[in-house]
Amino acid sequence: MAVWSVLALLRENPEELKGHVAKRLMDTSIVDLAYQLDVEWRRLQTEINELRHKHNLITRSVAKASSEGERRLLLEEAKGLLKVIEEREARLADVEAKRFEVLNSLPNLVEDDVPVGDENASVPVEFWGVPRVWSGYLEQFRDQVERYGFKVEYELIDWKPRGHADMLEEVLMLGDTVKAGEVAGSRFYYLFDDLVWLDFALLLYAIDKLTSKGYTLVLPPYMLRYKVMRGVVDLGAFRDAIYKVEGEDLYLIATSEHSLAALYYGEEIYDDELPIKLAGISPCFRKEAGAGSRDLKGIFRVHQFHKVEQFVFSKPEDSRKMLEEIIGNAKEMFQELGLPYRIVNIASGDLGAPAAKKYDLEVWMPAQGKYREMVSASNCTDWQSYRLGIRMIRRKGMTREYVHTLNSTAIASTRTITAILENYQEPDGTVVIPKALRKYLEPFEKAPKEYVKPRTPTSKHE
RNA sequence: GCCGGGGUGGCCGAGCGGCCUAAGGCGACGGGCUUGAGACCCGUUGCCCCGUUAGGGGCGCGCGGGUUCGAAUCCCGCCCCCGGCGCCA
Repeated sequence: MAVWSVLALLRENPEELKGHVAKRLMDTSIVDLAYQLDVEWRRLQTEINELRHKHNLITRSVAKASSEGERRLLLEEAKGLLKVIEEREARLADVEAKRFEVLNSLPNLVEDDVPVGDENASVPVEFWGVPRVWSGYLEQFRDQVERYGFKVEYELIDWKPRGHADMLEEVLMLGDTVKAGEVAGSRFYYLFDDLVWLDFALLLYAIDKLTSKGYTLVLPPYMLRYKVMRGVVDLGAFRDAIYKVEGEDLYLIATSEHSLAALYYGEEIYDDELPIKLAGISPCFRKEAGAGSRDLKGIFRVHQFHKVEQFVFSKPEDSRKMLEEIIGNAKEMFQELGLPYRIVNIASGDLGAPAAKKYDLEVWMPAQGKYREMVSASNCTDWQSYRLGIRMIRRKGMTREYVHTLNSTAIASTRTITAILENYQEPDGTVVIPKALRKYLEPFEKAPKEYVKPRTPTSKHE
């Protein structure tokens, strides 16, 4: 019998569940509420089952009634019982709806090795690469490294790199967020020529990498029904991230993770078919409603971008290992792209409700003097699979459990472009193209191969 | 979008108001037989509730309502699939 781990803990040890919720800095009273509703739901169900049983016995005897009088008596009894059942059923429906809602607003459990606290409690666990650090940022660079007891070799530069937004619109002249803002709104963009080639080259690179590791390439739906979307994201995400199509029961995906998780909606997977590893490619649509004026310039935080995503359905006992695998794939890619990064173990208070543990890969941004998130890898254990009804059958014993799901960015195009624009910038504004991408540009006559050169401000774009 | 035909357990497939407690088959799992495999035989094979166990009960035939003492079966709405027509990158 498959039981969601959170529900199992709610029944066995609600106080321990409160501990998990508290780690997320959430109000723990929801656990008490969930507990009460679950108990009441079960009690009502037992009561109704007994009433229905009585009713069924009568109903079955109607056809066998020996006389018209006996028959009429039985019908009367059945009708009387129906009234009671109806009343109880109405109460059950009410309790059930509340229970469903409350259970579904419970966050996942938190893994033991997740640091506890708000976002400031997140801890870098690994640094890679030789960041280029402008002398003006040296102090804050050191702080972001040494505070956590790491020593990182760096290249000191005495010129300040231009920010990616300036590179787009003023130096390379290959982006136009002003016009996009006028016709679509802030956080939209037009990209041109070399940056478009770069976008596609990054995607191809990620696809090539993951498929060569055995991931199945998937082009998924870009919209999903409500009942599916609610299985993969929490309420906060619905509010802050998800666009709805007017007049339709359809929601734009914020990442192909959503459609990939839904690939086995309502299905059972035999344990010997696991793990199932997918590489999804899609545009991602995000409202960014909670972002305020953060990262308003440029294309770091936008309403729409392309992403290659890793998604894994895993046996429960393997999911920890799989999280290391998918963040490992991301590391490998950013190493080959030559972008210096750090891996951060995200603190409990900053985890989304679906995730039990999350690693971010943050790339050093020389013009901002900060490490910024490029990749996010989460182990959602059975949170999504419970809501989507995706179970695993163990051949041995034919027992059922919920599968575990994991997801990680491989490459998010626009963000990775911002990292390239800052990290591969020369003092004259030339951007060197990472060697790993060149083979994906080679076949195309007009695609840039080694550099993206600054343009003279005479023509807007050709 | 319109017209017609359909959706039954992991799969195939019967049933078309109460002998449905959903036949039968396949597959899977457990056991027997076997040196092993196959064949063969027996059992199990949806979800939920109560119960320590043994067991008991409820629900379930695409989804949601309705009619009825009783619905896979009748009625309504929706979703999806197949065929035809229309439209279309």
